[in-house]
Amino acid sequence: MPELPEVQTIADDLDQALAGRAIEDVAIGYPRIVDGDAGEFRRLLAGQTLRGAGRVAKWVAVFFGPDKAGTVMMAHLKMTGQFHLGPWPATPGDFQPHDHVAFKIAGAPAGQEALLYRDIRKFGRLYAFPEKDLPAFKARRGLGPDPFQLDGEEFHRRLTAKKGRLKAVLLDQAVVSGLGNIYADESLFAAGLSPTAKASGLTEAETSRLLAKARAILTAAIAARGSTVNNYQGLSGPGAYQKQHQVYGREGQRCPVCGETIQKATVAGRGTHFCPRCQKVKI
DNA sequence: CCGGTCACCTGAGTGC
DNA sequence: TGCACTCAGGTGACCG
Repeated sequence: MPELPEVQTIADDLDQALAGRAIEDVAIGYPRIVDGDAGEFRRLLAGQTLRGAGRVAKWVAVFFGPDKAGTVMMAHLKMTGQFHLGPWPATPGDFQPHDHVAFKIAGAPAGQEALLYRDIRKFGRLYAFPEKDLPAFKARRGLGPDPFQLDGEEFHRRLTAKKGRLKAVLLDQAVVSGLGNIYADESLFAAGLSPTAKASGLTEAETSRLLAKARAILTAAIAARGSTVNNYQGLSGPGAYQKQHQVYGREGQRCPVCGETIQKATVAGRGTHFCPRCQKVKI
């Protein structure tokens, strides 16, 4: 599901809709979604004021309480996690299917008084801890800078230091964070680079082109509120960037640049879409 | 260090 | 219709 543009959209939506609102209570319908002890999670967040929300790599960061001295909730949505607004589940039996955690919002309109975490596949996790521990959390998770947080020189250094194939290296969140299967394929196509190329053999010109294309694609995808392939949506509906995909999900169709048939193969364990002519792919 | 495979879960699509 | 099987925006553990 969510990669950088989708997570950014969700974080922006949460910030816009809920900054300054008090969270009166927290209910947990499926404890495994929450890291550690569910009671401790609830105790950390219930009664706090939601200060704002942002994105860290593919994580949604929600800040509570006083600036710098408050609590942060870090949410990783994995494949099917999403946030939406709905009725507060007064008892565990009142949770709607696939809703697992609820945050009761003070002063919200009827039927919208809860922020709900929904996750069909239940791969996602919510973590709550003091905000001062955020740097350590990021370090422990091995989260590298995203494509907007490094320059061409640093990007080149990071990619070429790895021995693996280019697609695998782009998906490595320690090297560069935020790209997932869709935007890795789209960026490689736009840059005319093969997913199976050795990352260590890339030239300055190639890594520079790749970074520029990745940034442009991510920026356009954020403007379109992300890509909805199956069931992703922000707080208010699906994204539209899937309409602009050039290769992802288009196997068997013609390359929009050269007319060659788009192929799909497994690279780095993931379905990988490419134009064999534009990207000079050798499988 | 690297690649491959499975695990975590559920649902949608396909082919028989 | 039903059933078996594959695949899916991600990562993390384990094995060779």
